[in-house]
Amino acid sequence: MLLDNRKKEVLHAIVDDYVSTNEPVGSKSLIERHNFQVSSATLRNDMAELEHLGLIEKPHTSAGRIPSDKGYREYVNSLMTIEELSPKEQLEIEKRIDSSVDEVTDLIKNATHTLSETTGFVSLAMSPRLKKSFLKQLKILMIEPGKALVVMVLSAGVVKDKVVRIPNFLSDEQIMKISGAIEKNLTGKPLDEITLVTVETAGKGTEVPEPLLKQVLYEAYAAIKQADELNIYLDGEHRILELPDFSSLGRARDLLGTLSDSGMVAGYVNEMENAREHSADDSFMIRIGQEITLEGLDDCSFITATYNLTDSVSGNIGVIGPKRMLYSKVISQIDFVKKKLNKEMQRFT
Amino acid sequence: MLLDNRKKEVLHAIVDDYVSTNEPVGSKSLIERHNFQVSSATLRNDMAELEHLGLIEKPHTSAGRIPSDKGYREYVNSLMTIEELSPKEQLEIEKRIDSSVDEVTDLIKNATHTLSETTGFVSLAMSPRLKKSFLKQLKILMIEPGKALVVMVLSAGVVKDKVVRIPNFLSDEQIMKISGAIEKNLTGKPLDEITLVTVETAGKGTEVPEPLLKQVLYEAYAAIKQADELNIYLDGEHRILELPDFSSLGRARDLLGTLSDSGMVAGYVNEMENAREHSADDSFMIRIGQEITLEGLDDCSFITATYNLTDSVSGNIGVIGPKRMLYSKVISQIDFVKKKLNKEMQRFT
DNA sequence: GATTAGCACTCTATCCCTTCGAGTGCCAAC
DNA sequence: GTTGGCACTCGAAGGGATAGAGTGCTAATC
Repeated sequence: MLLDNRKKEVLHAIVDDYVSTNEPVGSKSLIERHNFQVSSATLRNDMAELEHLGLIEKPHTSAGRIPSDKGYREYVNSLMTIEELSPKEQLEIEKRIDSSVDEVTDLIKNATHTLSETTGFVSLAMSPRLKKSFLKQLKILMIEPGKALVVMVLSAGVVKDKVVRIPNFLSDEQIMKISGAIEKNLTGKPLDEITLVTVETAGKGTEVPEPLLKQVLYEAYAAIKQADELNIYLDGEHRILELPDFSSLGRARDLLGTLSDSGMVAGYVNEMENAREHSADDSFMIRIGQEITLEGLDDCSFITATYNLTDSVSGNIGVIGPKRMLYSKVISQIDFVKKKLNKEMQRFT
Repeated sequence: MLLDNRKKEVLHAIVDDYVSTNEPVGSKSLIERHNFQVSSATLRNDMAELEHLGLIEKPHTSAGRIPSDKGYREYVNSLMTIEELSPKEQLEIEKRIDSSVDEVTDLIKNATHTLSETTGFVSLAMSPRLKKSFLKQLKILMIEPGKALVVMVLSAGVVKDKVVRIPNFLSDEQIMKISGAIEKNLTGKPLDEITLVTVETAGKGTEVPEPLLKQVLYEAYAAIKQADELNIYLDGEHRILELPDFSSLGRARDLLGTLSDSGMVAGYVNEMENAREHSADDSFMIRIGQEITLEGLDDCSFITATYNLTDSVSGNIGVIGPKRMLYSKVISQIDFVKKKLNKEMQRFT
């Protein structure tokens, strides 16, 4: 974007003022609040130019200007400077992310909740993408005739299990044989390389009658596939109603309606994540306003960072807030939570 | 409540009309809509009387009447007649509560979601109160040095587990010994009779050095206690914004804010449940308006029913909606969902 | 060519006023 | 106990009028 320095400053100032006041910014108040060494008429010319470039817009003829999606984008890409959190803010976050939990899932929920409280927006996290982690243990425990529990320990330090139905007639011993065979042959394999065929092959050689064996193997396969399913954790949805940006009820309703379909949101995060992998920029994903293809999020920005459970196993954590947000602050809050999360996760791997 | 027949009819009509129109009901429109064989002036006298009794009230001097909390209460207790759901509605619910799930938890979430979709309100369910169910199996699986998984099978057909930390030096064999001892001594005991002391006693006699043994026993105890912790499932919170009763944003915000603290809501349901156990009425709990002690629910009614996983293990399922609701319909919807849930649960026990 | 002062114009938000209508309470009559 | 009649009340809706913040444009100035 070809902008001379003053125009950059003007855009910067407009974004800052609009974010903090929630009122369209006029040329006069811009002069009052900032140390521009020119007159308001000059700024008006600059603003007309910025509007022509599509960076700012007028709600109506005689109002001040507000940043457009493109304006926020320019601000985020080129103008803003990330500010570090104060030690006090850092401490607050560290304190809230309770490190005494026993399971990764709880840690993630914890971080998500903290992020919502810290930013005042809706926060969300995706569970780790486990498809690159590999099986370390797999046990099938007989619960009662016809019912068993498949317990899997994954390389990322995660334990998953699933109750499955098995044929009634199977003995404890037979189950242990099957379980042992699967474990022996599949240990060390990344989850995304395990298919029904792999599992069936692994189960061969156990002296269990064919149809019974096949059903157990299928259930084991289903359990493994379930283990790498993605979950999404949302938190602080109610905070939307605290934001003046969503005081119109209609907008709040649309947004909450969309968020209530967590599967859809998860799908969108995945899409974003895949798009990111191909480009080589840093680990933040930022979508502003209409850039977001989910319904009802036109007035939102969607910012996520990538956390890592291990080198190859990662997930996302971030916020959905109004596009009129303090980007520099929010980004560093997410970044700090992410770092803390990464640190705490080391305990599990 | 001493009311002559016509006054009962008037109150009934006011509730019906107000529920369906969301407008204060005047004496004239009451005449128009119902077949009262008296004049509007007579109804005005009756209404003045009902107001004097605190059953209806005026939003302001020259408006019609709306039912008060007490009025709704009288309506629910004595006036309304429960209507059965139509076969079509029943079928719709039966279809939605997917019976192919493998875990009780999923079944409950499923029913909760269905209830929210059916009623259009916020729905909620409590997990089964497992403290009366007893231990059928308990296994401690070594995951890696220092980490184990406690798997418990309960009499109600529920499987619970918890990752716990154990001393690094313990061998597989030692763990199995401890696990076996606990299982042998505690099988058949209701969860609420298991204390740290019981577990420690159960673990005696295993040839494992004292401090190590003690830590494992403590962790096993913690796992058992976690197994009978109550969970709450909320669904459809966003539907609140669809209701005209909460179009004022402030009210919606308060309500959603309260609901976001699911622990508090769970505590309240528990309180209600305990109060119910002492009185001997039927299985519905209905709280209207100010009867609800949770903040921000003054304009709501809270209705729950009790489902049963086994004779002694039960939980709650119900809705939170505006107190201006079609009670007879909503109650039969909850009732039907509850029955369907009970039926499906038999598969698990 | 960039900057500035000045000015006419535009649009919204707010306040005030009026009107309308539904509803009430009360009284006197039935 | 019931009814018709009537004065009264209050909120909702609509219609100016006004104030204020902001704009674009022009002509003068640096």
